[in-house]
Amino acid sequence: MGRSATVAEEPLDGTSSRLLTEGASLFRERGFNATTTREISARLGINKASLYYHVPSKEALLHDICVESLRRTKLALTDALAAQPDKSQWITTLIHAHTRSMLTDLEMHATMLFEMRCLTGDYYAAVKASRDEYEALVLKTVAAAQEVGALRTDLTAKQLTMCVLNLLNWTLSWWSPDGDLTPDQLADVLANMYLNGGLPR
Amino acid sequence: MGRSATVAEEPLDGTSSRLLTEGASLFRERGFNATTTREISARLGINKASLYYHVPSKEALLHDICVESLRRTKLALTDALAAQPDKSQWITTLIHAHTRSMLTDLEMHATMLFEMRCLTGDYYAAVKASRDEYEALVLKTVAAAQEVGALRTDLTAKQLTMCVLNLLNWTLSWWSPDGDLTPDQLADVLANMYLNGGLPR
DNA sequence: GTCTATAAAGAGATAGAC
DNA sequence: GTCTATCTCTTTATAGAC
Repeated sequence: MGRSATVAEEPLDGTSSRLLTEGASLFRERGFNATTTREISARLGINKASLYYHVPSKEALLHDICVESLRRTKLALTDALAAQPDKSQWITTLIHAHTRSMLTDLEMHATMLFEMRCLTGDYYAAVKASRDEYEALVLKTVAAAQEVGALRTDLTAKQLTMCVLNLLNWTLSWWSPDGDLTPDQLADVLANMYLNGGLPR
Repeated sequence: MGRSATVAEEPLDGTSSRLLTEGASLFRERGFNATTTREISARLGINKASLYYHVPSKEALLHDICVESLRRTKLALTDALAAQPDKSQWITTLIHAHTRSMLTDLEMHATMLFEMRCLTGDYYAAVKASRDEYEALVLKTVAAAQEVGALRTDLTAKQLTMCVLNLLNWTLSWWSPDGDLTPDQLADVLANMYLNGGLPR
């Protein structure tokens, strides 16, 4: 398996940057609507009013987290595919890249998946469009694997994409770094089951 | 495939009963914390204060919805398994029963899956325990299928359970009755992929 | 079983000093 | 870039009449 560089970015030490990671942590833990601006500012060790120097509203913060989550997810996938010229390996590459990225920046990605629906208007539209782009990228990858004979063709690319996203995304609802599966071990199981299925050989 | 009776219950016409379904509808649409008691009472066509004759708090309502969701889900699975003596068919039976139940009472089950974490204290503990019971039932079913040689044994029952729940549960985040897959068509695709995998024959 | 009226608390956000 | 102080709005829930 190509160990493409995990997209773990700059340390995020400035207050504005910490706002993204601490906000994501709270939004994941308590939910966007249940998280108060008081809690966020307490985490950062600043006054509640000081938040509004860095971000115009709580909703804008959620938007920024979702945008960053999707930027990293897309980058992780495109980098991994670019490093893997053998398209017959693309599904395995996809499953590992997606899983590793999701579990590396767990709070940010879980916030995107589970809280993006709290966004409204243009904030929602922008995130939805970015997420649709990512899912189109997955669909393209699946179709490419079908074309080189690495995936069955009696199901549509859309159905195969639906199955792989189902299999991958629910993981964020229960996975914990304290559990018994590392991201790569988990990705191995998921890729194995997705490709080979559960029937005995 | 055994068409076990879908667990669609009494019409729920009393105000107390409508509270469960209308509450679930709103909690799914807007999220528990973003839904106000005003919106709930408006849906029922009664005064905001009248809610508290039927239920002691908004949180108690969420609890009741989750409990009912899990009661129906368990019943759907145990009924379906009881009607299928051939254990080699139990995984297909499980996937169909789970999918059909989830998509029949979509709003109630989606509320349980995505909003139960908003519960606190004893309310949370009770729902968590019930959900753990259901997942233990799925694990037992998977293990039984392994024992009769209907599922591979180079992965653990726990891993196989994790995969099937991943595959099934995320569906509630995107499925709509207006889409192009009926519950049974979707279950066919999911069962096919779970058992056979994505590799070409 | 539903209503009017209201209490009591907590929310997001802003003004303006430093 | 952070603070104190505060505004304004909305929230869940209750009291008590009918």
